[in-house]
Amino acid sequence: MPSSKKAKSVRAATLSDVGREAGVSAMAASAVLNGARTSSRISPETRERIEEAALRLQYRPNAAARALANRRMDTIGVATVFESRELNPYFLEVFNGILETAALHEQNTTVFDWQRGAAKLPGWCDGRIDGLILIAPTLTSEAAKVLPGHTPFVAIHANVELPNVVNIETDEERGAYEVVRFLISQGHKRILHVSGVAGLVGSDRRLRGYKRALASAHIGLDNALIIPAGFCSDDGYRAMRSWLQQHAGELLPHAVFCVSDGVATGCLEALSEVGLRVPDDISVAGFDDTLSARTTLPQLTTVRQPLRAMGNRAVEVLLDRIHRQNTGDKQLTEKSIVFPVALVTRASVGAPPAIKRVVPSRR
Amino acid sequence: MPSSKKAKSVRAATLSDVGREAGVSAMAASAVLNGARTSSRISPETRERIEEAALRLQYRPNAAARALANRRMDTIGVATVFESRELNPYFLEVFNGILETAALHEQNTTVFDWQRGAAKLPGWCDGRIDGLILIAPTLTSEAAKVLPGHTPFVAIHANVELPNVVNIETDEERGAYEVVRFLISQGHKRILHVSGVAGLVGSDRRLRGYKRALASAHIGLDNALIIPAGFCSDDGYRAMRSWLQQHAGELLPHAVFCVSDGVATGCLEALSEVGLRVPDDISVAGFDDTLSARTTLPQLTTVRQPLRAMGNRAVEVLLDRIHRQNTGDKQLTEKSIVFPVALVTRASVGAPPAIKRVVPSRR
DNA sequence: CTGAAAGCGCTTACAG
DNA sequence: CTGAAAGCGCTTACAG
Repeated sequence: MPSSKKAKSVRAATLSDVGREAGVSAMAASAVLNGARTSSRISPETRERIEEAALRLQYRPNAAARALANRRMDTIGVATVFESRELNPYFLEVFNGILETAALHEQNTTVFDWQRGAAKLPGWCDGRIDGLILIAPTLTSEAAKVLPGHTPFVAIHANVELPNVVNIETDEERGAYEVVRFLISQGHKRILHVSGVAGLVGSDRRLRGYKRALASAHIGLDNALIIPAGFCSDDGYRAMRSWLQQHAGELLPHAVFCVSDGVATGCLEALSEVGLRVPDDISVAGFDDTLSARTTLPQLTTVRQPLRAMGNRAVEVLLDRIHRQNTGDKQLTEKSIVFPVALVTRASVGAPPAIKRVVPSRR
Repeated sequence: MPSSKKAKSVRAATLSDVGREAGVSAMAASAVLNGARTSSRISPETRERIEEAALRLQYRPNAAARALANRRMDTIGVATVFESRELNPYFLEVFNGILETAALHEQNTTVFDWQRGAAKLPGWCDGRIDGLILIAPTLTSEAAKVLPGHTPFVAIHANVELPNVVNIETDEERGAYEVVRFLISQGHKRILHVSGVAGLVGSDRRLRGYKRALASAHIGLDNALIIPAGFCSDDGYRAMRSWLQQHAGELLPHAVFCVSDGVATGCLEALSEVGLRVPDDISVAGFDDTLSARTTLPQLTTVRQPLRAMGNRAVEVLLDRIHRQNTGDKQLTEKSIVFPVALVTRASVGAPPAIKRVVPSRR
């Protein structure tokens, strides 16, 4: 038996096939099956015949051909650093919002892992996506200038101002202010702040909120109570542990305000290691309200950002920009959209204990 | 000033543009810039001229045109139920592996949220993707039959056998067996199992491993110690709490083996609520080793699945299938690929306490 | 109301 | 070693 090299694979039906089957032209089929405004021009009978033929042949419009003709892929890109040192539940929630709204508008969503700076970014803007959402990019202003001009961008939590890019962000300073005010309202005065990477907008704003809250309650700022760390639980663990070691015998803070839930998780671990109980001996608060804020024990008092809604909005804004670009109206209506945050109180914050000193750490 | 309706947008350079700039034909440019095997046919000088021209014009191949000509999108799809009741860190790790390998092969990755059964699936197979990875699909055998025949599929942790679909899974029974054997080796005998949804392959296999481990240690099976729950932390919390309420005054189990880390997290919460300490009063083990296994306190003893590697492999297998399909060789070489699992011991498991009874719950 | 033509930007045979 | 032609499947003007 001769093996035919060209195995006649079941070719998908095209508009011509449908047209032939229905006894009309391919354009008529196009108008009925894919056309938006021109579809009214086909008579009801013809229309029905075409629809039946399409059904019979299982016609599906070919995405590539349509994209080529329309100069539009109906696809948005999402770029993020997918894993720095920890998998990032923050992404999960933002992305969920993005997918939701994209599906609503019948847009595909393709994801890029943006591990090494902006280098690969221009390559993604070759027509395979109509626009790009940058999730929490940490770009230098320098790198931002390299963003291709023909592709619309939207950023979420960008750390620098990007020219011609809408940034969707949250009022982090207010969030930090409120959670620290809450700690103060519970009677805490000596409040340690485990901070993020200095220079990043996220860290700086949260630090500012912390300082403003102390000032508003007339609590003097003690720089020794601010320790730079990072955003991961490791960072929190290490920062807390070494602080405890270095301050053995001294007064324990009443509470710890951590720059992120991940950091707070690490703090809890370090505190538990030296036998300190949360919130009985010391209170802990986080920021972000990610998954881990609810899997710690006690669960974390933290600041919630409407990440899903921000994802929704990012898509809306991006699609709007894509549409405007096509109509030649490239003007940016707004540079930044700020979402509110909300204090979430859970069991990790209690009343301050009587005087408590740092016990020498076990190792 | 007359507003020109057709704003002359900066059209991206095409192969013709590059060809003209370099004084050659578009095909020559194609051969040099995009061609794989035919590129050798161009003389070095011409090649250089073309490459310079491309650089000067910032030429980028148009993805849609290429896809149309090649009948290949260079894009793989990933479908999953993105959020059932909890955001799913399991996805994060699998997806990371998928992105990694896809990028390696210069494939795009587009994500579909598969909320409502298989209904929308055929629509995604219209040429916009070359193949599809189903992550943890819960399909009926019935629905599986509707999978379009022209698109290659790969599943990860599928719950039913899908015709003509490779399934990438783990040896969950062995994982459960090993973690329960470990509990036994630590001296635990009365081991509660908080199980998942009955009938799902994942639950059933883990339950089977639990039973087999007990049997192998000659511990009689007590069906009262198996409680059906689900996979979320809520499920675990509720299951554990009501068990404690219903068995107030009775013997406390030595240990709890939970069907997932999420469930284990909920258990920890319920146990802590009634003042039971883990692992001093009771030990707890999970399954999956997701993010939350490390954010609980104490951290969870659990079973690790190589999710990232499974994501890597899923892409490899899918690309292979896509390639084979194009060459007409559609035969499935293997139906299932089973990855090993590994016991991960952490602080949530200790030695069993002296006799301990369930105290009446607080409410 | 309907169809023939041209074009989107790329490839793959086929000639030279 | 290089180019003219035809085609991938769809659209959008343009004729009738």
